[in-house]
Amino acid sequence: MTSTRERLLTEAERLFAERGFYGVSIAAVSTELGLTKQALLHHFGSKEKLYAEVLKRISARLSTLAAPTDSDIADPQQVLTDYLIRIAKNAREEPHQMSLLMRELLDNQERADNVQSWFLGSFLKQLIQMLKAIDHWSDAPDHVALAAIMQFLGAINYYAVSGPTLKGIFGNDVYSALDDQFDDQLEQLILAAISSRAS
Amino acid sequence: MTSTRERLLTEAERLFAERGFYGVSIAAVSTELGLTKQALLHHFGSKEKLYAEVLKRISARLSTLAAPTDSDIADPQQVLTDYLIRIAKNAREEPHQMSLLMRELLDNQERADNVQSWFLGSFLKQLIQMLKAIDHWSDAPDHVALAAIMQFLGAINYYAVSGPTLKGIFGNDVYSALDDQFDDQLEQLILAAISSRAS
DNA sequence: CACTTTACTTACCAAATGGTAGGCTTGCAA
DNA sequence: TTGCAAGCCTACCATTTGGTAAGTAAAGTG
Repeated sequence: MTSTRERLLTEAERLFAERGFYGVSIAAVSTELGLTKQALLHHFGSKEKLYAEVLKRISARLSTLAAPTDSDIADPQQVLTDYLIRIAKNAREEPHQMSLLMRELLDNQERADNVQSWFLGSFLKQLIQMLKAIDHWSDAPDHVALAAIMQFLGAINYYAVSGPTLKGIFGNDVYSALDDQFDDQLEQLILAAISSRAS
Repeated sequence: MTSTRERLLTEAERLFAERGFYGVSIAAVSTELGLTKQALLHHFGSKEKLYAEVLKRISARLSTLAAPTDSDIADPQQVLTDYLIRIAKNAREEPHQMSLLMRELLDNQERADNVQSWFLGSFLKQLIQMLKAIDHWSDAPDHVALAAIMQFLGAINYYAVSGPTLKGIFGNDVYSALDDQFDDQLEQLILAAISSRAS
């Protein structure tokens, strides 16, 4: 028995991920739950604010995925790898979140005035810190670390997000096989990239 | 002195890349050139058809980037790497194209009925063939090759596309430094991933 | 010269958009 | 019991949307 507000957020997240901000009307979101758009406006005030709330929720969920921060003992490389793998897994299970994240990066170029960028910012900065916690990365300048992070996220998201499209192009068999072995391949990629930096 | 049609396509490409299909009205495209939307409708018939034309043009341009096919002599690994680097470079110079390609992968999940998927399909299949031309990849099943390709494209596009957003978050200095060394890092990533497959 | 085609225009239109205003009902606090 | 806030609805509105219809000026084309 989740609250109406929460159900609206969930539905909005799905639709925004599928069609983008401009492709979804507030009426579409609310009627999906058997409500009128005024119910939605009552809860969120405006479409923009609804969108902001959706992003905020995703941000919170992504933070949850971060490791239990036993970082004193743990191998930093493993911490980062685990986190990335967990993000990848989550991306597979909840593709909407990653779709929206992708769209955010695409759209933000012009709707940059809003609060939304900070949330991506803290997410990226967290990953950079994780990477620089690894021995031979500690002296890497921010931009080098960022480039590496971008490559990881790119691989993860690009795959997770385009899954359904690929299914259409290559057929179900190839796709499900692809799905099975992607984690392994991703881990290899991460390890290769991490260790590729000679100090 | 390019034709009106061509100028409309260019403008539409830019706007679609920036705001997505639903975020752009045909009026917005045409008035940007001092025309009415009926001028646009005269040339393309409908918004959907305009969008299809834009995609077609991008597809053609991407094919142009493929190597001069001296593949008899050339090292297949180098052929693929060069192509990917060239795509990455192009993505930097003409970010609109890659932005749109990304959006295509995002949107296609639901607007999959249209012709658009084939164009992505042939593009991806071409890359797979290139990869499988490499010795120890020749026996790789399609889905394994596809996963590798997705990782490359993911890294390339994710970076190219989110450039402006990153500039906003991390500042101009970090971003331009990032830009300078991304090619190198990308090449390293490609080499690492290609050679990571033990036959 | 008459003609058709091309490249546009103005004038419309029905539908959908985000949002305001104001009402109704339910539950809860004073 | 009164009051009042939460959660929703109907009614309405200005604007924008993609698209049709019909016309016009210019440029080929027979």
